[in-house]
Amino acid sequence: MFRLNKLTDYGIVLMTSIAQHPELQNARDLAAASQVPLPTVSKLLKELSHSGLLVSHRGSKGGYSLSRSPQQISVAEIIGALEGPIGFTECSVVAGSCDLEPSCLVRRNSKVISLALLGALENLTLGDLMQPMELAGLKPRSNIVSTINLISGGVQ
Amino acid sequence: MFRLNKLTDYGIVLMTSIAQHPELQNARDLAAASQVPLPTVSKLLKELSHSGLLVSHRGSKGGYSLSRSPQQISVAEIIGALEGPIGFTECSVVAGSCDLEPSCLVRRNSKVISLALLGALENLTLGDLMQPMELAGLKPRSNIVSTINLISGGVQ
DNA sequence: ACATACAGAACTAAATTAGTACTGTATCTC
DNA sequence: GAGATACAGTACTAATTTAGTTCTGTATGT
Repeated sequence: MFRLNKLTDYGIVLMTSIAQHPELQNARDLAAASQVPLPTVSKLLKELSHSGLLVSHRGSKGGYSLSRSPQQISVAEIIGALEGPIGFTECSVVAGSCDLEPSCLVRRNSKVISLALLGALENLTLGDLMQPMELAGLKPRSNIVSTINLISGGVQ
Repeated sequence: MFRLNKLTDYGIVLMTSIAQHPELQNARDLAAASQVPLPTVSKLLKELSHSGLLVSHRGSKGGYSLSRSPQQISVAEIIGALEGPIGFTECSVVAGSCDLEPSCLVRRNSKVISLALLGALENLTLGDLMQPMELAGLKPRSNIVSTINLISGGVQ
């Protein structure tokens, strides 16, 4: 299934939960609120903190808070922090990961799709996730595809 | 890493390869052309055939061909055939897969993002992959996000 | 001083992915 | 119609990744 890891999903839930409370929150409370096991929450918060998305405070009354406003933290950053680079295929992210790179006809296009996907997730922020979203009517060839043109006959 | 499985990637390469040759192609030739091991190619072609994207022909001079024109086969279908449903998170695809569904604040939005992602990949076809694509300048809040509006204050 | 809470590292178990092997059946060629 | 070719189907194994745990250490507020 083409989807995020469970842990990354938890991470997004945790980040949203932190964003919704102005005060510092510790791992135990976040675990209770999210229903995710404490050791797992702890591990995720450490990783998010290590990536600079959260600021940690030790000691009693310690906890975590966002390093920036929710509007300035993209979903792409959260994903990047917890499961590494975003891409459509491995070869479009990790150079040299595939033996047939030179001859592969699809690789160049995979890279284009990856960039479109990344761009979309960079424009989606934690601030967006905090409010209910809705899907506008999908026009044919909209979305990712709208940002991709065919070189031959494309609109440029 | 948020990306397709290797096998799905191979599958897309194989489908593109088949699309580029009008005549029937057998598993052995496709394996040679793609550099993917024959047993793996064989398995993938079976799955794609089973999902109705390829038509198979037995016997000597047999092989596989596309069941429809490349313009009528979406990348979403290929992914769906090889790794199941497309989604952003598991809970937005498989109902009841998460214990905290009722209380989760993010789930509804995950579903919206999933639909946007799915819509984008449904509009991207094998025909597109056969030609070199290029990325148009990414405008702020374009792509997936452009199809999502915030209920409060959204453009509707 | 002491309890609290994060930091870091190492480890285990479960699940998924990737790849293989083998038997069966349809079909074309000669 | 005999035989080679090539797909169909199933079951299996190995490798990798993901998920979750445990333990020791260190900073900080009361």
